[in-house]
Amino acid sequence: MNIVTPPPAHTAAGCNAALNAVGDALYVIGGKWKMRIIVVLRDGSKRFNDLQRSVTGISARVLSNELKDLEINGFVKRVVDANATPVVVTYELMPYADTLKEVIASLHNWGVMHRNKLMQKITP
Amino acid sequence: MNIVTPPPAHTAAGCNAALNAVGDALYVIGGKWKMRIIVVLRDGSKRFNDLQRSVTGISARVLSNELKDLEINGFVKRVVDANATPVVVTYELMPYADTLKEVIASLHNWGVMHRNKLMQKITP
DNA sequence: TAAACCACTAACCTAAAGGTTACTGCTAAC
DNA sequence: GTTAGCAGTAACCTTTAGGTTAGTGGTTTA
Repeated sequence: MNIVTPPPAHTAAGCNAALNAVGDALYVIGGKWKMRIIVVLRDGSKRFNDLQRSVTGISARVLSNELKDLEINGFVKRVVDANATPVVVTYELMPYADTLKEVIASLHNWGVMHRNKLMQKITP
Repeated sequence: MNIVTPPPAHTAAGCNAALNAVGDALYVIGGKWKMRIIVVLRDGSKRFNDLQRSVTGISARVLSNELKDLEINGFVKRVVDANATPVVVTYELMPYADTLKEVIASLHNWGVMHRNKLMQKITP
């Protein structure tokens, strides 16, 4: 059984559905920052400005946008403590973010392998 | 052992290297079309205009650019048959494209799962 | 009392990705 | 002899992602 083609054979429709799934994944976790944010949050919940310091190079505007996206997709929860003054906002990972484990792993493995290949070419 | 953190512990430097690997992967196979082209070519070599028909929605300009990228990264070979008139150009997958199998598989699996989750939310 | 921290947001700008239209010089089919 | 296919390329335009700067109203710290 081919992974990208649902059994028994791959029709145009089936292939397209498979490709859309890949596209969905790429859409949700793609971009420059999402993965970095998720990985940082695996360390533990963080407040906004903490996050901005941990995810080196990100601006407040972009961080804010990315967090909203991640929240919509169920990876991150925005927790507000209204008792504190001023309000304390914390961002924490949802269990759903764990479902990305395999994706991150395979991307990471492939990235390392590819980088080594390129290094070999430059310094054989 | 955590996947994104090389053993023994995750230092800032180690974490960053791991993230860069993920970034590399995302950079090389990301974007709207690369995956689609690779998947289509798994079916067998194709000529330029065949490809454009198979990868529905892509323009000649973009297809041309993407094929160049894919060639540079060793996924695709451009084969020219100069004997034929006019010249026949064929694009075929290189073995290196097979190294993406796991990445494609995990992205696909996750994409399907995520899509089902969203469907459940809309029609419970 | 001044300075810095908090969690953001608004307004603006740049660069890159991708899309559209039109065109090439050549050949084979109608 | 006209039309359609081939493998693209050039010039141009739009959209999107992301970056920059500045500022909000409150609070703790020096």
